Amino acid sequence: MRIRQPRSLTELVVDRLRKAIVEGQFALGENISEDKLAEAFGVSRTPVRDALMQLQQSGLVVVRPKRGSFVFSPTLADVEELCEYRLMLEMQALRLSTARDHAGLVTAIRGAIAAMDAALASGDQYAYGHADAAFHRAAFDHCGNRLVENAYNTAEGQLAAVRTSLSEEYGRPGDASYPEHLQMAEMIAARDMDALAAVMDEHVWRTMRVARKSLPVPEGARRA
Amino acid sequence: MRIRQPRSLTELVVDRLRKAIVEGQFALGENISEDKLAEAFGVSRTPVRDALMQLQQSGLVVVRPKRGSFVFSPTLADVEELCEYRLMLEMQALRLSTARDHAGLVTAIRGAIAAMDAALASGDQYAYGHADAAFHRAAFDHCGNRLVENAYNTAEGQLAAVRTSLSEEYGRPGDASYPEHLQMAEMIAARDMDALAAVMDEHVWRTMRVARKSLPVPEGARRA
DNA sequence: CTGTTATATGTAACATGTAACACGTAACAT
DNA sequence: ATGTTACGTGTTACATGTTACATATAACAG
Repeated sequence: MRIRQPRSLTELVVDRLRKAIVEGQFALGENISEDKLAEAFGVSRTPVRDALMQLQQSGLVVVRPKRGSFVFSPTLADVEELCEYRLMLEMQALRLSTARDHAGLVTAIRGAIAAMDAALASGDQYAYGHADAAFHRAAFDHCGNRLVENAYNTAEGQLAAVRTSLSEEYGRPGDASYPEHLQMAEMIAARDMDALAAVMDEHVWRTMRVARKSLPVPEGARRA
Repeated sequence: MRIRQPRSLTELVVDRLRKAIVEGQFALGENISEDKLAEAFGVSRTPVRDALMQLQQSGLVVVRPKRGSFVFSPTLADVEELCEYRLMLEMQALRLSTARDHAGLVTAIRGAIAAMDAALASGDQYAYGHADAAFHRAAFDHCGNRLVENAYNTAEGQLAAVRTSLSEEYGRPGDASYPEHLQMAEMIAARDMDALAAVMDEHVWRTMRVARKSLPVPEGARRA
């Protein structure tokens, strides 16, 4: 019988801050000083500072020495690199999980598709997003490489934040999304990696095409 | 005319600690407490603590709450994942840099080969290692994706530490290393990615075969 | 009006004190 | 002998005070 191990304040702050950024409760580039966050969360500056450092390493926060801490604010080029990176990670995860746990992968993928069906049927956009995330996480859950998995976790955080920020202007759920996921699911089941690569490429870069029209593009806010 | 911006204590401690770990001045799994490091470096515990957190995120240090901070101590399975990860990153970097800056890549590669020649001629093992690192870094320097580059930096740190730790038992420079680099250089120049993939695979997994014989394998020290 | 310097303010960097926890060991009961 | 408890030690987690830097603004000189 295991007793609940309370998580450290730092971890709690990290989780809460990440959630806040990903969900768009802070604007991209917004100033978030240690002091204010510490007061807002009712903790001292130390765990907040630790959390900001962690989030900086996962790319969600930029700390400019003596000047302040800010929510990250990627340029268009940054988002491009992010998509490229994510595509590499996901294709690798798909290759690995197909080779190592194809059955588990396919089961998880099918579950995600079913959740998408349900979400579409009930028109629940939030649930659809959740299912979408589960679809893509499936490969990483079964790839057997924690480094690849961790790398995706950080990339996903940034992408999700960008997506949230964009969808506040474009409230679109995306019409091509569902059929593409169906296609991908079939190709995964059939182990057809080449065809899958083509669809994944298209799928991942959709984010870019939306961003291209919406991001303050040229320089954005300055980085570290 | 730019004035030199002094680096923060935290950064200095990070650099020095990373160097110490990579160069094997600490044993894998060794206990390195904040207090002792702070005293040794002549700074307060704060920058040391910050540095340890950063190094934990890059995988070189494991902090076990209330129990202590330790140099990482990968199991055989961890090293396997690391090699797999590194192979993915380097192939991607090679693909990207070949597509985007083939000339720059080839120049850098040739420079590294030349440095290897010189090192072999003078029997300077340290210089050879340096040239080897430069060879592999070339692709990342020219790939145009900072995420891929950063990911390699962290992976390289861990690999270098493992290599150092192993070479203390096996003082081998590796006989197959040089001809393989020559092969890779030619294939890169010829943009023959398929052949390159095969040689890279062989090249990267050599580390594993050495590790397999030497690492305390089954469980190693426990991780976080 | 213009450019320079002084000053005030916000911020993270750093130092240090305190508390809580993990764990080994010895005292003790049985 | 054995299991349990109490306690000492080492360690990080967290709080808070202090310092140094970056920046905006105001005062000032020309």
